[in-house]
Amino acid sequence: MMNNLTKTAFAILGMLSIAPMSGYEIQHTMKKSTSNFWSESDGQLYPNLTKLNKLGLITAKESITARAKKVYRLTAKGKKELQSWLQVEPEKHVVRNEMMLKLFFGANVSSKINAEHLHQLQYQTKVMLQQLNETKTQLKHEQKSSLHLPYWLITIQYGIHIGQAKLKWCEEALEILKHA
Amino acid sequence: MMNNLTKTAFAILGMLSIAPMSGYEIQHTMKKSTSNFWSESDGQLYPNLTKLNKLGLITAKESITARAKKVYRLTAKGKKELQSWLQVEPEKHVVRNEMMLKLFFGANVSSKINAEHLHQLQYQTKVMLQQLNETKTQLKHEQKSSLHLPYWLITIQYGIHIGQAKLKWCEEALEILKHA
DNA sequence: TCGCACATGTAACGCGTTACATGATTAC
DNA sequence: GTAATCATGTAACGCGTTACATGTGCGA
Repeated sequence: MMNNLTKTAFAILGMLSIAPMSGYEIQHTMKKSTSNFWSESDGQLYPNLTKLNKLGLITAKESITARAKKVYRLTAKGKKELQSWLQVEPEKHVVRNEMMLKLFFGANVSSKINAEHLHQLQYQTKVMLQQLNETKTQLKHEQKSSLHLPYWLITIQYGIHIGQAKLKWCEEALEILKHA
Repeated sequence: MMNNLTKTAFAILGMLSIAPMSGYEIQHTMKKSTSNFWSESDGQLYPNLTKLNKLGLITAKESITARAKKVYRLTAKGKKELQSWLQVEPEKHVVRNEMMLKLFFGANVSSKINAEHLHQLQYQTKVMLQQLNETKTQLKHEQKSSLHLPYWLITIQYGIHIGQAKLKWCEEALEILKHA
């Protein structure tokens, strides 16, 4: 297996395991589906598509539709590569959470400022939860018979659980700040 | 205010707002306290200490103890810089969670493989929760009268809430996998 | 006709990690 | 004496983002 593939490359292989897509469509699909835990920038995406094509893990086909676009498709070799990556235990990702860092040093400023940050997060989280619930309902209808459904639901549930935990924590933190 | 400071620089200023420390001590303190949401590598830390010193945000003092070390101290200017940064609403950090990405593409491999990843996370999370609870008890004793205590407890509670949510989610996900 | 969505790419830059490099002190 | 901890730094590299660059087709 190839060891020099980046995570971006595997993300692409994964997306193409769902359906053949153009670069633009991969971006769009990721934004709709994985943006809560994974995203790619154009600057990473397009060079990687070229690279994967050269390596024979995907094939490119110019579509003859109205707009010129290259539709990429996973090859058997590409699928194998993806599968072998999926078996490897995920690396524990190092998180850098600026919000937490600022709160950790919070004693240097007024509790009001810290509370404002928390309120912001509270709001953002509520919006995210709403979106996740909508997506969930939608998925259950549109992907009723898809093999992917259980896995996609699992990732959505993750977002929901984490979101709910954040909301609970925000309330608790605001309470602590009142007496700080 | 200086706009060219990296997050590493602010993390350093923050640590020095707690107490004067050497580079090594900053690393050590971070590992013990913020590693769940923030960490720095040597390659970032030492050059930034030099830079912050030149900018007059911190001062360096060679200690005359047994081991030669440079003890850095926050200047008034440095404290101001830190405070102004703390006021800025934290950027929403873009997360790249490899575990979630692998699960999202989980249909490409057996449910057994996906379950193994989940079990791993379950275990890691339990260990983390245990450590957090220990730290919490310890903190409450050792920092009883510290101004930092409420803020440090808030960040610990975050880890605990998130950890518990992960555990709940793991169980749910494993249940979904049984029927996948 | 004007703006948005579609569509693909490159270049420069910055951040962060890893590995390298070195050496003193302390505890066993 | 030897391993772990204390202690500080540099260099190379890779990844990822942002900005740049360009152009088409469709709908209001």
